[in-house]
Amino acid sequence: MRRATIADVAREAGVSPSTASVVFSGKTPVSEATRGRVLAAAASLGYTGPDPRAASLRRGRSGIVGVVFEEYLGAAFLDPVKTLMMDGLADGVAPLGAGLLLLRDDIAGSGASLTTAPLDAAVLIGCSGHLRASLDVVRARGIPVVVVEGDAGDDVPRIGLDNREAQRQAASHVCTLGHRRVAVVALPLSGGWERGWMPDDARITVDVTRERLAGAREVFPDARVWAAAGSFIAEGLEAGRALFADEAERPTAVLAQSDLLAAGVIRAAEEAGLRVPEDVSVTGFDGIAVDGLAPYELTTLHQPAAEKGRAAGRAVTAMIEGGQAASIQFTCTFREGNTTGPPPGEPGAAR
Amino acid sequence: MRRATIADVAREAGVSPSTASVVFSGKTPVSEATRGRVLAAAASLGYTGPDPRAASLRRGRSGIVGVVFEEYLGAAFLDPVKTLMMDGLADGVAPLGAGLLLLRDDIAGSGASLTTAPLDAAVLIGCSGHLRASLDVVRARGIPVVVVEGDAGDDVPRIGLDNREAQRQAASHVCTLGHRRVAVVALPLSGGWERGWMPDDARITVDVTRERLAGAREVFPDARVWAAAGSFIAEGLEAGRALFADEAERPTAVLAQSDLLAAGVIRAAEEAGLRVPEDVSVTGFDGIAVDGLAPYELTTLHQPAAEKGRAAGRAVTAMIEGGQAASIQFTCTFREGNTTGPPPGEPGAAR
DNA sequence: TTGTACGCGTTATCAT
DNA sequence: ATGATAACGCGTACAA
Repeated sequence: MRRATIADVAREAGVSPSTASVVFSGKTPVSEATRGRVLAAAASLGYTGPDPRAASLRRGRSGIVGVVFEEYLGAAFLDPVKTLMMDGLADGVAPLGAGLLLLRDDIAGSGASLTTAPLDAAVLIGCSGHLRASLDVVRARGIPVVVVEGDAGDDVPRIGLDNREAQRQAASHVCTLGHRRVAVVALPLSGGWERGWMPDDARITVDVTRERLAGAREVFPDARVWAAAGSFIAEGLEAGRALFADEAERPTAVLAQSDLLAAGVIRAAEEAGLRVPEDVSVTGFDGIAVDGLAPYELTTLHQPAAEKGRAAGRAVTAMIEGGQAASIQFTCTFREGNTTGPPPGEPGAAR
Repeated sequence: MRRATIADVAREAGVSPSTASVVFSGKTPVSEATRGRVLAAAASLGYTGPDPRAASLRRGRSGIVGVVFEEYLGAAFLDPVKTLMMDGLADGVAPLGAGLLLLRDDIAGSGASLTTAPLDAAVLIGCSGHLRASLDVVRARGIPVVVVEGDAGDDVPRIGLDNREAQRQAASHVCTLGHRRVAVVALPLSGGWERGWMPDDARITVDVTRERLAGAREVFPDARVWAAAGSFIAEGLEAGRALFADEAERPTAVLAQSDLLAAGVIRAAEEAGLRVPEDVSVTGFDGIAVDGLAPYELTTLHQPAAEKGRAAGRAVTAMIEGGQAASIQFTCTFREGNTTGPPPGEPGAAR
């Protein structure tokens, strides 16, 4: 037995389909009498309102904004920065009344993906590797799109961060303290899960990683770089073990590209019997609160993650409503904690 | 100028619409030659594949699973338990290839809501207050639904947790230590944002809150209860201040219904000059890692949050594919930390 | 392998 | 305030 449609309801109520439609949409005034008849008919037929699929076909809007992550979806929830950004994004699209559809930038996605999901707009988180391809897909479909933390060309509004300049500040801070042997623990270089010493800057396809590294390189052109496979404490730990393994090459300062990585590096230092910051200084990036790191307070760069999300939400809202959205650049704030200090052997280094 | 449709492509390629459709869906073999012609035509017209809205109307599937939260959406991302659950849920629906649509159980939602979103299935987080109404909506629409942490009647598959028994365990632990004056800091009683001393258990509409309280009551029938307005450290702090304000009534142990609340209570204790656990014992619930709580390790109940999500995902997957899904009950694990001990004045209490 | 014909459930538009 | 009509863009059974 078929589900009742609005046509059935209309027939039952003795009105035209359009009238019945109007009763549900409320777009046009309807007399109390007919309204009552239609509602009664609906109730008696078990009709619960317009089918969203049909309505969205007709209207050309689905009320859904896609949020596209480069990585495994679960990972997005484990990263506090992404979490905060989503928080802001939910805020930002609220005026639209739209829902957020979590999508993965999956090349062979069998189900709801960028190509098959009914989106009114899309927000790409990052813009590298696959995401570049996703972007093409979305733009070909003519869907308004905003990119957070990535460069997608001039005609795509971009919510950015001064990654390079911010990381340069941290490096500069460390340099001023007197450090010369400095290592970088980088975020993933590409969409993959490779991990290890980075032989060559050129292989970086992830914008954030590249930008932050460039900032570090402005101060320490020859810093060794260990690439992590993700922004996790465990990855930082592994990186730290590698950094501290060889006593001769041991850095006196480590610039980690995320707070979670930094937390792991600190743990590795403890493991290796090194004190922070007396024996080794560590800086982070993001300015999130890292669990269980007390009594350390990371020297880090605080980024307005939630604000970024809100801005992205506002941008897509504007575009959906036919307007233009401008790119916005956010700025990090340097925050000195207690994880950086003069290098060992130079207690009186400049402050 | 209109966007090209599959009919335009077919005309351009000199084939019938159905043939063109088949080229994109791949449901039926097509000769290489026509296939090539169709693709070429599509390219020349800027056609990028079937419109998802139309396709989903026709197919009756959207590839979207709704996840309905009771609260402000942003809050969902700030709660580690929800976050972990989403993580598992993303996993659980992966075989379906479906996207997760974040929805808020909003009574007057203007946009994408339970009533207007094109869902193949829904997962309700909790089942109380509004959610009860949401459930009716969803079921009336005939959408498969699974409830996490809530009772929705026997015919709705439920992913549950032994909240009552688990909380009883914690209470029992505290009782065994010798505590008699015990207070409970509860999660919200209802969807609202009320906060304060709870006069009457009957007003609780949130299942989790009620169940956990019932478990505590099995051991301490007369415990005073402070209801928090949410699961946040700040709320726990406020609760703790209230609990410790009156010296005469001051509890020697506090059973908090979440780890975040417990963390706040501990802070309040420190504020009040009380030592944990020497002057006051505190237990949590959830078993998440709470930021900045070191050197404390909460005595708490660890719940398999991610597993719950995964199970929910598997359940909706089964239902969408026409099968049945059974309810599953998960179990918490008691974990003793260093935030509980004998009450003051009874150093030799039983262990 | 290809084409025909129809239905999916609404809603916008315009006339009454 | 109500109704008739025409899309909206596609999938699929069935016939050729």
